[in-house]
Amino acid sequence: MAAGYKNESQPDTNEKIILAARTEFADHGYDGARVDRIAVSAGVNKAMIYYHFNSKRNLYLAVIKNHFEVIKTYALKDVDPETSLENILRILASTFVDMSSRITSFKPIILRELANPNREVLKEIVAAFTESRLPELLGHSLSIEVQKGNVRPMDVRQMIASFITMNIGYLLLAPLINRVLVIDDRETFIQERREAVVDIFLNGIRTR
Amino acid sequence: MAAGYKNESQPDTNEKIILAARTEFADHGYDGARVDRIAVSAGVNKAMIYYHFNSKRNLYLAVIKNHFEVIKTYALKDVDPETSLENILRILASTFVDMSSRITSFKPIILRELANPNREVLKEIVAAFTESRLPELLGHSLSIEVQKGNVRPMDVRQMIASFITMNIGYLLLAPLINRVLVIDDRETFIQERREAVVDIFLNGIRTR
DNA sequence: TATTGTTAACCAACTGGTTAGTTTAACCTT
DNA sequence: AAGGTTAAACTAACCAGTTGGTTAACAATA
Repeated sequence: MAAGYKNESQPDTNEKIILAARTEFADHGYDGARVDRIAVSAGVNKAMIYYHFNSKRNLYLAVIKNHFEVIKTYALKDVDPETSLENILRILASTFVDMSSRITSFKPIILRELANPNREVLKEIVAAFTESRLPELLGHSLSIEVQKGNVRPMDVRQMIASFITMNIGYLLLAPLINRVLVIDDRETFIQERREAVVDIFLNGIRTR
Repeated sequence: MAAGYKNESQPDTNEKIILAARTEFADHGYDGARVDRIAVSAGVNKAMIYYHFNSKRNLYLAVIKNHFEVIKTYALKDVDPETSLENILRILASTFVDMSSRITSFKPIILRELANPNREVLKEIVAAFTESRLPELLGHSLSIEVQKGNVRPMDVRQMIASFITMNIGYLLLAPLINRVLVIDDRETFIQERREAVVDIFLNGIRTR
């Protein structure tokens, strides 16, 4: 009766646990998450969690590390650094939108982590950003355009902060904004958003 | 010996509890918050918390309700609806910045609430936004400028979403952005941000 | 003026359920 | 033989909520 023993090998206990833990932590937060529940939904004995991860905290960190590896898969590695600013912006906007729908269970984890920034985890997030070379790429392109006179002289960090928040900020605040602005067709709105943010931002910084 | 009974009326147990609870919930989240700890830091017996609020959940909701009343104090009620769009934007940007520094303990609570949107609480937040007449005022002003031909025709909701996220998004994501963009003097950056967001947004939507 | 009753505010100590983490003894596969 | 796995029982701490009472203030009664 007991579910097959045998190392039939794949689904890989380790991964099953991380997957179950991810949704548990996303749904309930660290303190609200229950190790027993993770064990059940992973179809694994609780002892296995401690065998593989030693502690709840450790499992939590493993979930986060694992997720960043996933994220790096969708990263913007192969953006031609010589491409136009407009192209970079378009790619970024699309990447944010695409990513957000693929990492739904990560969003709540990040939001909670932002609530009480924890050195360890924050470092990981910052590293992911840095490794993506997004700020570097964007900052570089913006500086050049300023020199060329195509973009008005202005603190480049303010520009980057604006573009990032227009994108990520919406993805995080969506449940709120969608209600306040009475947005019914969220899918359409988010798709149109890709063009809107590039449009507004680009015109916002361009020389008139 | 026992600390004076008598209704010597002020410090008001009720308020002391809410104040202590606010920081406890902000620091640890709902599940991480400890009623015992709230009692100690409020300098009150735990039973009093149940006497006054019945349950942890109830206390949590009381903290949120109380905070919205505080927020409405700083609200934008007296913005002249006939003032220019630029003025409205300036006022909004300033209000967001000012507010954020006064409601520090509310920020983490909101972030966590966004992580797992809860009907009851979300409704409260949306109501606060609506009551502030911010979206209405901004939407109205934008529509008029579009009609006048001063602002390019575009989904007004996309514009509002952009402006709100540039402002609130930054305040929420600050711990992250400040590190990614290596912003040392945060105070200066946030002050300069008030002008930057209005500048970028306004130019972004204006007819060329 | 004492006496009694009532009530809101308060408290120390307890209860009972929960939970992270452990242990044991066995089983399976390589 | 070893590493992965299971079910189940266990523990020690923890924690939301309760209990059974105390205290001060006030008002009605006598």
